Amino acid sequence: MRIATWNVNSIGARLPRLLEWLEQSAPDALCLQETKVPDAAFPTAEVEALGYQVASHGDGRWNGVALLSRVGLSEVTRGLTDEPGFPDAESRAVGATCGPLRLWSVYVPNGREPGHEHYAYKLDWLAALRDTVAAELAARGSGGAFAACGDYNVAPTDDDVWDPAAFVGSTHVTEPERAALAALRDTGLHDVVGRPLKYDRPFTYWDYRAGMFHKNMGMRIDLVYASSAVAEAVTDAYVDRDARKGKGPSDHAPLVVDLDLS
DNA sequence: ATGCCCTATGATATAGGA
Repeated sequence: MRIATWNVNSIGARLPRLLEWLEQSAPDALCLQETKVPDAAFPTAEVEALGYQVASHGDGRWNGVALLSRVGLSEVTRGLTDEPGFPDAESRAVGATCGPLRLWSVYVPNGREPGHEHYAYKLDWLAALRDTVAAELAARGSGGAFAACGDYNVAPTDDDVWDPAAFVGSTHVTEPERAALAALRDTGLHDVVGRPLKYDRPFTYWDYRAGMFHKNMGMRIDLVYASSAVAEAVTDAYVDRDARKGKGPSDHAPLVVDLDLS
């Protein structure tokens, strides 16, 4: 089974690239973030034409997540348990059962800057994610196949940014954000790190500006957090940096994970 | 070459991204 996660930075702007990528990479299930489209306007027909079912959770011009699956899609859950808002709840998490796997697509708030209200919101949101994941894992038992994939907007270690000195005082690298990720892992999840395909580190995001991609000045912020059963079933994982090239790319690349789930 | 910011919106500026 092949799963993937990709922040597409607008499914409307990215639809040609998304459809091309689905045909080439053929994931069984795909987690999308920043779809930036209300559910009613999601390009469901185009995706269904390629054999995928869709669970979208979007409400306007910002945020928006979705799950695509060609191995079944049921028990859809939109939003976290007791999800905090800014000030109202946003469209940042959707879960569903896709074949043998319970899968969530998550888009963690940016935080804007340490000390900002949005930063506190980010930490609150990560705590709600931890609680929701803990309940999902408890409901399925210790051997359950579960993964929470998405744009976490946190680089887990200094090795996950191109230059730690460039991030001093910024979000994405602070101790509280990293502690929130660690607390999430402590529920029983493992960080499935992809092969970078080129260079030494598997960055998943490069700013559009100043040729950052071409200089490999990136960050690893798109993560697959997998239960033990899923982590042990990984046969390959890679960052598809080819999807960051060419005309009209997202600023994020997909992270692809192959699993041998019995 | 991968090639030097992008997206959506009551839009001719603005907010948000990370």
